[in-house]
Amino acid sequence: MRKRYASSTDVARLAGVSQSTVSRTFRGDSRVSPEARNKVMEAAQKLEYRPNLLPRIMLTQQSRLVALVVGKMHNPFYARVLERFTKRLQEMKCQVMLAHVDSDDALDAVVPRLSGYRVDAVVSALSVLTEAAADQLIELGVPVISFNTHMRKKGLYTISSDNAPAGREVARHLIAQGAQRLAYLGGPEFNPANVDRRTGFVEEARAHGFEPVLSNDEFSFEGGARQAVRVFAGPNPPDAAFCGDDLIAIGALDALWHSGRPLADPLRIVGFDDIPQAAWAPYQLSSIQQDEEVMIDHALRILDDWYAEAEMPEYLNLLVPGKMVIRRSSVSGIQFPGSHC
Amino acid sequence: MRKRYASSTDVARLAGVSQSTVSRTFRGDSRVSPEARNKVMEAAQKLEYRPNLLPRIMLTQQSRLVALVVGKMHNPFYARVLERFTKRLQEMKCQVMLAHVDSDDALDAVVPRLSGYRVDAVVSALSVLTEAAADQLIELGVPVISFNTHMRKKGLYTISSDNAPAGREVARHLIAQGAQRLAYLGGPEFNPANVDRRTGFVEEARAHGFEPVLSNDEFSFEGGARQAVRVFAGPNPPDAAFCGDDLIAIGALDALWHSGRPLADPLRIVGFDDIPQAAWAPYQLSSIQQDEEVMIDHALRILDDWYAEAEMPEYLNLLVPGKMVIRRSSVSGIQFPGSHC
DNA sequence: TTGTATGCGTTATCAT
DNA sequence: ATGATAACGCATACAA
Repeated sequence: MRKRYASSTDVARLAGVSQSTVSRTFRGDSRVSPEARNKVMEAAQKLEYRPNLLPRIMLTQQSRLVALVVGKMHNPFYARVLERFTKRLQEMKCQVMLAHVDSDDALDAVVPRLSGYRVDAVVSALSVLTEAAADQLIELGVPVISFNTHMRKKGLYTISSDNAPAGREVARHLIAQGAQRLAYLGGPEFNPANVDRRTGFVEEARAHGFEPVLSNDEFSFEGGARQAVRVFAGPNPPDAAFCGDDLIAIGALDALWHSGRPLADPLRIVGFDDIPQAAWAPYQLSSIQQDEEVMIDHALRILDDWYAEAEMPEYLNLLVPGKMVIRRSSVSGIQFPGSHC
Repeated sequence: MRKRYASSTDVARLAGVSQSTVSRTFRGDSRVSPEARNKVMEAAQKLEYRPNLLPRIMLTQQSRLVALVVGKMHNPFYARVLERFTKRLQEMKCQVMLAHVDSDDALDAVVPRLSGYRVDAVVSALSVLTEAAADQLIELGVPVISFNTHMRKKGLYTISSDNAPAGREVARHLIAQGAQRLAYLGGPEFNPANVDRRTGFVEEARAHGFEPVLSNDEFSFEGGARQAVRVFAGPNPPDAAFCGDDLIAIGALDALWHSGRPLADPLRIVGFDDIPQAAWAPYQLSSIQQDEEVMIDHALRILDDWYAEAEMPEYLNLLVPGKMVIRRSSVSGIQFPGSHC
């Protein structure tokens, strides 16, 4: 039942030439006469010949396959990165092999497969690519590019938003807007991006004589909702919050809204990532825009160098500055929906 | 600079056995003595041996590679489908090859690559997989599974939400809530899913003596915003709208909010997809929940059958019922944000 | 310019 | 249980 593909040998036979000539024709080798080329193309057309890339991979040690390892695509920020990255990789004639990983051992399970298909490189959008898994890949000579990680090790190239300065800028901004009691609603406590954002924010706040309330949970809507309940429960709640990402901010706002926080006490809030939803009317959420295009550019340049067999640096830790986008949420503060009128 | 992988021959040499034994060991063939197995595993460990899957693909005519062709991952609905699908495919030992396509010729460009890597099947989440591209794949014997398409042709398996009844249900619901003037804000005019949703809605509305205002644009936030401006501009605007998807609904609401629509005239609105954002507090958007799990189940069953070399039907057009999720937006209607108080 | 021959790293079929 | 050996479909060095 399974239909076989035509091979270059089949084409050669039908065209009355040798298999090498077919091969040369399809790789655009100059050393092939127009007549031969025509015969080959005609035969190929008839047989619906599609060159098999797998032997080429074995012979050239190059698959033009790049693995993208992602955790949570439901976060619009990652969805966008994935989309753009895939597009760019296709433009440079690479194919994307997608690997979804939600637990650490799932990652370990994925490594043998990726290396089995001989991917040229692995790009990870996980906050932490398990040490063990990364080590395995690197040991095999597969370069690993990781977003928002910190590790310095040979063969590992990291690209991150410059989180700490962004955190500081948010602190200054909120204080300038007249905030009195600051809070940080974060992601997982030891997540590298979270640590940097929090640290920058807290240090700058302290430099201005403030001591923020700290909290952490998942990077998600639900994580934000849970934190809001905890942080804003007391008698003298914060009047300004920096959130580890936009989903946390939005989740927190929704929770506050459901709990019926009075309008009299406006809340200033800033998120991170600048997902499309941050600009939606009810939120108008100020945020730090991560410059994904630049981050992707960096990653592609590393890949390019690798393909060009250029001398690769041992490791690389690139920082890309974020850009603060100021919207209503941090200026006039959050306006809660009309049912509270 | 490029490091070579160890081959089974290398392992065999180091272990002092034949290459066949190494191969048998790694495929879990029973006919291999414990001693041999130990020697092999030890040598493999030392050499960091990773079996190369490519030769196997060539010999078995099976890659366990499934291509996922997607258009707009920034739509949270597709992001979620992509995430779950990828996960499920990995569970059945398949790898996902991701292809992003935004224009029709981009799709044609992708076909040769996918067949070059010898993917076993192609799953398309595009509204329309270009006829030509689908034909090529099918002609090559590659089964094509497509979401929300209508075509009937050999080798094409379609899985869709049962859009028309959903549209009818929405019409009945809005009318029951007391709607007087109905509107449909849709996606691209000839998009199959859009056509079905609209048709069901309009037919049921007419059966009740209503004649909905019709409009179409992209399936997106911006598309919704643009339509809202057009549809609600006149003197006697609709008081109830069914939207082709949730992003359109949310975009429309945001546009109305920005335009300062008075609260006195509540608007009832229903979306489609039930993306997470539909449940967010300011929207509380009623929607039709597509049962992605069931849709994915269907797709996986088709793949399973194909892998089992079972007798495949010539074609298949599966319909999965949607489920209406009623929230505030269609009952008490939309409450616009507080700044209008 | 073209064809021949060899190899890539497996699996599968034989013998032994 | 184990080892030769022949494919798989292509790229490439070499010969013509």
